[in-house]
Amino acid sequence: MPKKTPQKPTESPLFVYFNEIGIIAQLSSALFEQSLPQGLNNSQFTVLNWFSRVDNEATPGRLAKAFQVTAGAMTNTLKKLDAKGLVKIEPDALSGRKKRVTITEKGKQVREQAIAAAAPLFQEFAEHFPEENIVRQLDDLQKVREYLDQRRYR
Amino acid sequence: MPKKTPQKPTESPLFVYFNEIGIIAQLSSALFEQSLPQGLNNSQFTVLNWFSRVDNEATPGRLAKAFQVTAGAMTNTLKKLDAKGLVKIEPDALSGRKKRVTITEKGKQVREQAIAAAAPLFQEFAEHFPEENIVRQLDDLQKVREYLDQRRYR
DNA sequence: ATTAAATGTTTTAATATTAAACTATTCAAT
DNA sequence: ATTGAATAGTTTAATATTAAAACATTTAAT
Repeated sequence: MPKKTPQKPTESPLFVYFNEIGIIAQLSSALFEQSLPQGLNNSQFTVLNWFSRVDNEATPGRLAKAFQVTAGAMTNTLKKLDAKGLVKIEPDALSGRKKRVTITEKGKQVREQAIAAAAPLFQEFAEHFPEENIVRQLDDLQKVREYLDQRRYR
Repeated sequence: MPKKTPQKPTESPLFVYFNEIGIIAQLSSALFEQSLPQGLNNSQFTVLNWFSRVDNEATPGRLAKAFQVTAGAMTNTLKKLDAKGLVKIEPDALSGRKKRVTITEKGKQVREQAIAAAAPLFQEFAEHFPEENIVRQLDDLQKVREYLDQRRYR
């Protein structure tokens, strides 16, 4: 009688799908983080990057919501950025509860550096995966992201 | 003169692509983790699940490699699973360095429970994203994952 | 047989994150 | 005007993870 091999029940495609996404997220963010300058980690970089994409000032709470982390986590991230002189944190003139966070000139420069440092990675990746392919995938992924994001507030 | 609005330079599609993937990974794993029984976290579940997909025994080191975490992290995860009676950790009969990890009957049951508990989530998701769509995306994602995984060992 | 290098695991110290407690301020209802 | 609830942010304690050190065992070279 043949030796019994471990069962490998066919996984649901959805299960595999989210699994693949999780692995890609892990590998790509590790890769990106390695290339960051100034001992920046991913969280810190995304905050710097936010200022160039979305708005030139923010409260800590707005940033916490934007990145879906706890307020405490954002306090910590902003402290680190502040210590490196990459953001400025001031009391809000209009409300004693709030604070006003802005990116410094140095912060802008470091963000540019970070993007420049990652360029070779993207370059290399782009050679294997043509832009039109990525853009097509992006379309599907955005739909999934939007759905999950909505669902979250039910 | 109109007020200057913040610059929003067009991001490279690749940058946006990996960003979307990161967000989906975060949202979906948070969702899945919430539904896990027995105070299991994602790392613990994936180890249990590994035993039903890949092999019925393993060394800690093999598991650490499989999930691309440090050996120390795996020591920690296995301790937690052991404390819950979901895996068994024994000395390896053939080598004094290695250990032999197996899933217990209870571990198998808890894995089944976990999958059952997540079924409604997948069900709901499947209503919005038909399987053929997911399978098509999966194909692309697997190529990307394989590329990144390979690249890692250069 | 001895010993240096490699391997497998655990431990330690540091960091990032979360949930919950806490403080301070503002808002809303009376 | 007072006060109870909501909001904004920080702090604290716990957990998961990493990098590095430590330890034990095995392998390889001589």
